[in-house]
Amino acid sequence: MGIQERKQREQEELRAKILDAAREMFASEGYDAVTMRKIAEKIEYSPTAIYLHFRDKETLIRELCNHDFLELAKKFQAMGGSIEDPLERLAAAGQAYFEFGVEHPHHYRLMFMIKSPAKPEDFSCMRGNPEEDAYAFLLDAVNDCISAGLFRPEIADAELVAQTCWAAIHGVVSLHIAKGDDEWVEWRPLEKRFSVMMEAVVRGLMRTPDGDGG
Amino acid sequence: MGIQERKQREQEELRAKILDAAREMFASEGYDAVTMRKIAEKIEYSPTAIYLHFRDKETLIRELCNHDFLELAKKFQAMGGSIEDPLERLAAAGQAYFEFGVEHPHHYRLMFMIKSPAKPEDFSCMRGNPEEDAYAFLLDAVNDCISAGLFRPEIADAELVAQTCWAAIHGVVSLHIAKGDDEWVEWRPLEKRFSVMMEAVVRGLMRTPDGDGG
DNA sequence: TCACCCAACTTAACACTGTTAAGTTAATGG
DNA sequence: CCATTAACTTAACAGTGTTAAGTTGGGTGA
Repeated sequence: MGIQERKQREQEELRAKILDAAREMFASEGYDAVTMRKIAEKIEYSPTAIYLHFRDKETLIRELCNHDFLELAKKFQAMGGSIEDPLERLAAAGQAYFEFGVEHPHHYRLMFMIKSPAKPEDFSCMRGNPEEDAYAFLLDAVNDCISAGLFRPEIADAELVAQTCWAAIHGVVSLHIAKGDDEWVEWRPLEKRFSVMMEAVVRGLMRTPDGDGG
Repeated sequence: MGIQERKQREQEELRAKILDAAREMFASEGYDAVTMRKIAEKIEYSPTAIYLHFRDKETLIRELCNHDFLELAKKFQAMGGSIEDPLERLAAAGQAYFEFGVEHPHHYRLMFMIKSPAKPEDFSCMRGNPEEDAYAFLLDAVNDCISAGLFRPEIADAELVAQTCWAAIHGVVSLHIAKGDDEWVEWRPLEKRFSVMMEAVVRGLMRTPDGDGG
């Protein structure tokens, strides 16, 4: 049955070729700049050939980005996975998230700035597992902060806190992506906006102001 | 010259009709759902008639939203314009911004979640005037907070603080709009997410934790 | 070996989109 | 009353994502 295998291998190669072509265009120019016909031209197939491997454009691009959800989780793990101190781990997650967004604005846009019909079951990675789910990583860190008594007593709902931390950094990143070169505002350096946000939110949640001078 | 006047009046009426038709569709279904042909059908003109009043679709929809930038500034003024206490005024601005975003998600999306080529000179309202420029309103409140010595001494750059406050609330609003019904996350109530964010950021900026128990 | 078959792929088209060049029409000023 | 012209329409272009129908070439059973 070597023929079957070869055929399947060829299929997967073409599939990968499509994804590669799409990824390159998408990463540098965004969703609208990727057209089925341009992908087809690039891989030297007809546009319809793509539909033999992907249901539609949405699905194709979404697969690129689902892959990146896992990448994000890996980045969290790499930058903060081995940090014991929960607050430092939380900060590392924030830094990882920030860097990811700044480095991959188009992916970030599709992942976090656009309403998508994707359901959890569309994703391959394990939900709730901090090594594959960035949100779970964040939730873990927050939970550990609460358990360690670092936050004020009224700050006890880990989901709520995680969603707030996420929103804070997302605010900086998404505002940068959407309005970063808007001349209406005299933007301060992006890194400063990030660090001030990070500091303010953490300080706002903490039981005692840390006097060690950050 | 009564005829000239009548003609101009008729032009403006049609222009208004176009905007009204577009507004209704846009507010309820968003940018893509508004097509030139649908507008045309609604107002019982040909699609090309629209181009006699607007350069292109982008310009048309943009005009709707520019109008809303002024509305936002008015809302800031209405909800916080007469508040003396700068911190309360800042909180009122946050509340106004939050409500605006939740009530007009499509407008919000175009105003703050999409990269637009619009330049400051495209806008009719006065930049820097708190009564017409919501960002100026925010900046004013932050400046007054700093002058009143409410913030920690290292928190002295009003622009930086304003951009951080903006990003914080924008994070809550935009995450709600983009991922509000994403089942991956067990979302806490939107109002709670907003109030926790507001409290955390303000507390994080302030010199002394307010002990009056919010 | 050879006809058949079927899977992979292409061609051509559909139904949309925003936009524009060219043509029509009706009201106005002379 | 006629020529002009501004306002508007028709028809088309160049795109888009998507699909029904047709081609073709390699694998397979006889």
